[in-house]
Amino acid sequence: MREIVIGLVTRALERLRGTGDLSESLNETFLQNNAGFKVERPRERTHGDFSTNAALILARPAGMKPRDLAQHLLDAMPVEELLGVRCEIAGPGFLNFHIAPERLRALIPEILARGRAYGRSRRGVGERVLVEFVSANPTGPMHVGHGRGAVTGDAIARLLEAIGCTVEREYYINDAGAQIDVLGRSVLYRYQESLGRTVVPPADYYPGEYVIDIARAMHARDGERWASIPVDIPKPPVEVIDFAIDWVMREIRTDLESMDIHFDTWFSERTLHADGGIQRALDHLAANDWLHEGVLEPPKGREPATEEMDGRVHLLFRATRLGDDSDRPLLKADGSPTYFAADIAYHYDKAQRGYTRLIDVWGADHGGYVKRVQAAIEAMTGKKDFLDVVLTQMVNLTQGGKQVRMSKRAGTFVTLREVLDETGSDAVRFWFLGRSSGAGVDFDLDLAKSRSNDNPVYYVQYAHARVHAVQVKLKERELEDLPGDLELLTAEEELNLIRMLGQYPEVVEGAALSHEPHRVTYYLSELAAIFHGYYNQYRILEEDPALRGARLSLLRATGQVIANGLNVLGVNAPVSM
RNA sequence: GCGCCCGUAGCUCAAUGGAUAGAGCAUCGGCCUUCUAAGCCGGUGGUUGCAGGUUCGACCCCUGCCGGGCGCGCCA
Repeated sequence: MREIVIGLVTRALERLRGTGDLSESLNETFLQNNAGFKVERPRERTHGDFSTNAALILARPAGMKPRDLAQHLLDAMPVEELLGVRCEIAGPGFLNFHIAPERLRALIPEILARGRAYGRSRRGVGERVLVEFVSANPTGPMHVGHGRGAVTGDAIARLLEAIGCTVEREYYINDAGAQIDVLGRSVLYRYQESLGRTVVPPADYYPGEYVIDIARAMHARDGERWASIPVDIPKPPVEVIDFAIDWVMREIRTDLESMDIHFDTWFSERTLHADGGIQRALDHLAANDWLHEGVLEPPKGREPATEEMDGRVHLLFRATRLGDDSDRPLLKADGSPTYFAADIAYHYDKAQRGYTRLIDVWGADHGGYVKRVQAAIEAMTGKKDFLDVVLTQMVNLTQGGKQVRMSKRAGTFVTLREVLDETGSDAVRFWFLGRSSGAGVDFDLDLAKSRSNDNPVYYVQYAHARVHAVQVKLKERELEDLPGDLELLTAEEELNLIRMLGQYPEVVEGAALSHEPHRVTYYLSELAAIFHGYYNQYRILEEDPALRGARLSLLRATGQVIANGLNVLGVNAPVSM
């Protein structure tokens, strides 16, 4: 719908240009930034369905007063295409467009004809996007924070698919590094403990219950094979480590699948170490003078800069050239690559796979890491803004109004699994997507599992269920299901509902392009509210078949849009509740 | 000290540089013999943290403060 208006304004501008009514400077402006005008949805209903600021933007270069230019534009609009569109000058020089009821009503058959494809577009055709998300370390079960990253990444992927992008979902498994050895020692410790021994725990180990489960399972497989190796061994046996990683990853995969999240690729960090990927990436950087050796300044202002600031010489990446705060070390003291070095190699690998765009979804606690990775990608590819990093803020769990503390150490660790069992995937998804990713989420366990008015998930799902309940009723009463006469949809509530349905494609496109799924959540809540209001005031199953048919069509179109919107968020659209 | 995110109604949050800043919750008051009340209607509630700047126009962009969160070499 918006395209219609954009077309009108563009056509009018072109005509004005052609007739030479406007100064040269306007022509230049027009050519330079494609006029730069916007067509937007005014907040105020009386300002029409669409509004453009073209006359305001172009008044100065045209050497005219905004309202005068607006009048010129209005006069230059192609009358034949104005059918069903009323255009007027308002305020300081806005052009407001009012879509006539008959043109609004035409949306209903369009939505019904397009069905599940309504709201999808081809805007992103040709784009190949890789969305990397979750990537929770394979050292323990996922917690709710991972859950937020999971639904955010998946929703972004679904949105991009909806606008025609080719999308792949990828999970980066951090199966290398010191933490993995800690996991191995933790399992060995619990394993030997389960053999009835008194074992001194290793200096650092994961305290969670799940480690005991892994140990038991390993005992079932291996018997007493690992009974006598020291639990504080620096490098635990690879068989132990692999067993533990597989166990944890299986749990993670199960949790993700229960939220209907599926990855195309599970990328192992280890492979980068094993097949020389890290070395290749570093060589590539070195060849373009992005590496140097140097001593790092200790960070300023941190409390007593002490001990291990040894001032040794590091191999460094020149991140400061691209806006980072300091150059970043690539090798640890023992000569092994840092996590960052592996991540450089990982993103180098991604960059070479032919994507047009990379998206990473990270927890906000990794925010300080964004600049250096973006710098590395720019250094390797020459492309700025090739990677967009979406940071998701913390999730606060509350129950009975009190905060549920999450702490690995204290053992009050609430896993994603527990929350999913309590509330279900739909509640988790809708709730986590109900805020912009930059805002924290308070997840109220009681509310999320309640079947009450206050639960936003049910509010939208109920609207969808209502649509189907009416159709069930239609059959029960054995009423004729005729097309009806859409001309009878004249009530302001009906036209407003149609207007709302018409906005859906724009919402999807905006959410997809900005990587902001919460826009869809808000839209759906608003659509549901308008629908509930309409439903409460008007009867669908009227005696008059013409009116009944028309309202049924509107009802079905509404149900279709709600279903499509929920689907793009990965939330079910139940037909009864 | 530096970097990133944030500061909007009592609370939790929306608002692509546009016109009179919106929802939900809370609170107060109404609506079920009707297609599901898991719903609807109405009231109360704002100097968008502060001060400047950019422009026809700023919650949004820029600068400086104030307040909160996250992070800050050889953890991942």
